[in-house]
Amino acid sequence: MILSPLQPDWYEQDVLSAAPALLGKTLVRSVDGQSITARIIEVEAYRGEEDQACHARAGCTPRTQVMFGPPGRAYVYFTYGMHWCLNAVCMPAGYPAAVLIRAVAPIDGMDYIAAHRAGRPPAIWTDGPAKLTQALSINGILNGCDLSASGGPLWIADAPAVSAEQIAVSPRIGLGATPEPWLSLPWRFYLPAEKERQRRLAKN
DNA sequence: GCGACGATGGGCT
DNA sequence: GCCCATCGTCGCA
Repeated sequence: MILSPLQPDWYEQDVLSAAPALLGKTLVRSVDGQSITARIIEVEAYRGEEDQACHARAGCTPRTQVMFGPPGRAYVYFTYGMHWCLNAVCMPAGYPAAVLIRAVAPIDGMDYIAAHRAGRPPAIWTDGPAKLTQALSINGILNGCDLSASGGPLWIADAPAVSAEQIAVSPRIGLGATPEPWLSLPWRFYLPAEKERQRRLAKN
């Protein structure tokens, strides 16, 4: 299968259309001479300084400046004292917006993933935003990385579009005391069939 | 099966 | 000094 990267102009679109469009695309991690691939199955949209759930609500700071930069870059942040999360920056430079990658389904590189999620069952290898970064060794070093560079350490490959009826929406997860209306905006997009598959896998 | 909570440290007021 | 875009473990049903 030929993998071709989504180009920077693809990421210029509104984050609310880019987020569901990233479902089904392939995340590619090149590390230690190997290539690990996984299908994106759950995402969330974060958009603008007015979005009280978005890190950019505090304005452009050293931490958030990548989100204000050109589209198609990785915004990788550290949280809860121990976890890294991966986002794809969207919309034109100057406007802060990003898609949080919340879950993926491993395609290739099982050995690498297994080694980095040692002792845990396959069903929970990559079913959370900080679990997938553990599995693929994604950390702050990759902040700002060009996701359109197929020769780079981390990029996203195009894949056939997922049909609308396979996509479900819900409010975003883990927003704590975020005020309305942002707390309840249906800006989480996922593939219920893939989530169900992971759930079934966990039972065996 | 599910709810509560501790770990752990950077970012921002 | 408080707040986290989380995870894993524990206790209890």
